[in-house]
Formats: sequence, structure tokens, C-alpha cells
Amino acid sequence: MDALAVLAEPTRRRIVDVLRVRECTVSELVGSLGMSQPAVSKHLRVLREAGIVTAQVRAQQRVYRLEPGPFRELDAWLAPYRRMWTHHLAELERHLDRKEDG
Amino acid sequence: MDALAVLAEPTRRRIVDVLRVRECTVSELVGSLGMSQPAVSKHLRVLREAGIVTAQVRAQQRVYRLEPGPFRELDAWLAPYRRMWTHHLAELERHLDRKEDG
DNA sequence: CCACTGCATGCCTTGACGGTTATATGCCTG
DNA sequence: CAGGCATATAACCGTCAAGGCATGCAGTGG
Repeated sequence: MDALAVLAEPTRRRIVDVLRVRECTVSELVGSLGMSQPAVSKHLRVLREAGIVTAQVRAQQRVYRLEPGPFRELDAWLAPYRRMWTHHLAELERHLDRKEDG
Repeated sequence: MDALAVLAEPTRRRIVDVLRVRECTVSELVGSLGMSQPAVSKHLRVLREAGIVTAQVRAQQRVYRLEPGPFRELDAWLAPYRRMWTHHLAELERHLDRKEDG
């Protein structure tokens, strides 16, 4: 599963949104999300296997934090599409031309 | 369904990858993808309803092209995470510090 | 060593989604 | 107006993933 598919899941996006602010333990995330602990753990596993988060063991707790790699990949994937709006004026002109045709 | 979820689908990403180069008719996409026409049409419907593509009627054909809006939104969503690697050196230092602790 | 805590895993159900075949719709041609 | 082409929609099936509960397991404190 690539980063994009993993992050398509709303709950997982909520998780990374929380982790963006600060690293968290599983219990803290369970509190933030209002979901069962197993459900959260399963999402964390998916995020881990995608390399989006890493866990650090601290006593019986696991402290989860974000990893930049997958986000960079996502950014790289998005890059070629960025032309669409950086060349926006030219696109707009073409769009209007097209409308006059049709 | 938001843009991220829509673009998580591999086939749909292939479609937008093709459309990024040039606009296409449905038949052309069917040729490129090697899939049944109904399958392609369904993906195009999903992409349309997400505002990722628009169709222009031309005789019996529909010419599909990309729209920049959803990609901009995606870029905006990604923006706050970009801090992670723009401040990459500071992050790296903190990471190493942490490892020394654990 | 025992009970508890924090988290992971297994099993199950359910709902959503992708693909296929068959069919409908709209347009264009003869 | 009949027939064919390009596309959309319908009906159906198989798969898969998300969520719940119950349970397993490692580390901790008494």
C-alpha cells in the first residue's frame, strides 16, 4: 500500500494531523479519536508499514511520530501537476478559447 | 469522496497520468488502460464528481481534461507537512539526540 | 511471583468498491 | 428512419478493509 492509499483513510488522516503537532502514545491517540484502542493500533500498524510513522518503545508505551519520507514522495508525485496552476493564466486563456469554440 | 481518496485508486492515477499529458476521449483511455469501457467510464464518473476532471461533449465523444482545483487543495493539505523536511537538518539532529537517549 | 497496564493480534461481521457483462441513451450517417 | 458508433448506466459478483470484541503478550509495580 503506498502512502497515498494509506492517507486516503479519514481516520488515518486524523492521526497524522494529531502527530503533526506533537508525538503521541497510543492511549493519547485513542483519547483524541474517540475510537477503540484496537482500531487505533491497527491504523498505526498500517501507517508504520507504509513508513509514515515510527514507534519508539518507552516502558510499556509506544511513542509514535511522523516520518517525512512518504510525504516527500507524495510531494514529488504532485509536482508535475503543479504546472497546472503555476501556468494558470495561460491555462485560463486556453480554457476561455475553448469555450468560445464550443 | 475527497480528492485524496479518489486519487488513491491506482487505475484512476493512471488515468490522470495520461490526462496530464493531453486531454483524451473515453475510447483513447480504454486503449491506454487495457480495461473494459464501462470500468473506465465509472472511474471517470468518480473523477468528475470529485471535480478532478471535466468532460466536454464533442459529437458522440466526451473529451476529458484535468482540472487544477483538487490538486491545489491536495497541495494545500500537504503544505503543513512540508515543514518536516524543509527543517530537515534540525529534525535530524533531534532524531539522533533521541537515539542517544534510548 | 502476581496483578495490572499498554499495546498488539485474531476472529468476525458488514459495508463499500472495482471489475465484468448486458443494456440504455444520444448522436451521426446513409 | 434505420443502423451503427461512443459513452453511460444497471445488475451482479468477488474481494477487501474498517470496526467491534475477546484475547495474547511484554514490561512494571507491589
